[in-house]
Amino acid sequence: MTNKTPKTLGKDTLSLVAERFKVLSDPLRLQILQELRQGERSVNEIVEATGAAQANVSRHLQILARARIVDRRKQGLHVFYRVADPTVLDLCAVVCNGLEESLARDLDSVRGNPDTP
Amino acid sequence: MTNKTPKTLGKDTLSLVAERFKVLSDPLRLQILQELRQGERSVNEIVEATGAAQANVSRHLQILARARIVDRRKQGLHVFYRVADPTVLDLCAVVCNGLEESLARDLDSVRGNPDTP
DNA sequence: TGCAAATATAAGGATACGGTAATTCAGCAG
DNA sequence: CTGCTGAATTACCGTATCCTTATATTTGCA
Repeated sequence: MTNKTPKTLGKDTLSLVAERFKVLSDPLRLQILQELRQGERSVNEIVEATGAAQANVSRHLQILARARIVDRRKQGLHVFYRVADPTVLDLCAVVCNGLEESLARDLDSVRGNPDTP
Repeated sequence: MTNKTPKTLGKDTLSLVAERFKVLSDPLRLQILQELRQGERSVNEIVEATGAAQANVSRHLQILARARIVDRRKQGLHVFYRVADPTVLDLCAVVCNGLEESLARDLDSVRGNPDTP
């Protein structure tokens, strides 16, 4: 039932898409997501894993939560976060692969490989 | 040969990924890409299609070009741009579908559908 | 040569963003 | 109730981003 045909989007929709990309456009947020990809984590665990300041981690977690990309679960003193929207991991993977290919091309061209202009 | 196993990325790599997302995090740039999705376009055509100022369009095109997302071809007075990295279109499509589903869920929950909390 | 059109660049101001430090809030132990 | 720990919030600063206006550059043509 999902529409596969590429249609033209209105400016408001494009703004929503842009906003989603913007949430993913921060290295620390990506690092947090990468950590959460391995499973649920408390704020403290994320702080230790990333090496970032607690306030900073908390703020970025709020941003991710408001975007519905992560979910929170409170248990006693700790708050646990987990990935709520797995599609963002796919997005990162796609970008990563593209990056890898691009760098490989650059490397080839540096080496003087004529097949990759 | 491409590694399908999700590995842990370094901070520098995450910065590159974040940078790529940042390029896609602007509505006007997405609008431009959407226009270019239909084929090669001159700057003027893009200006008319988007309704944005010429200087603004030009600046955003530079940003997209520097990110290797679009390519330019000069012909006489005109400069034609085209999508150089089709994967960004996939990214947009993924976000779009996710957005659509999310909104559909919200709509259901507003309607009181108990299956979609 | 000189003008006009298409594109790019520069400078300016408003806004948003990210990081840090300090404060506050919530839950648990004594 | 008091004190302690984990987490969230606030205030502040420096920087980056975006848009607009104005100017520069390039190219085609009279």
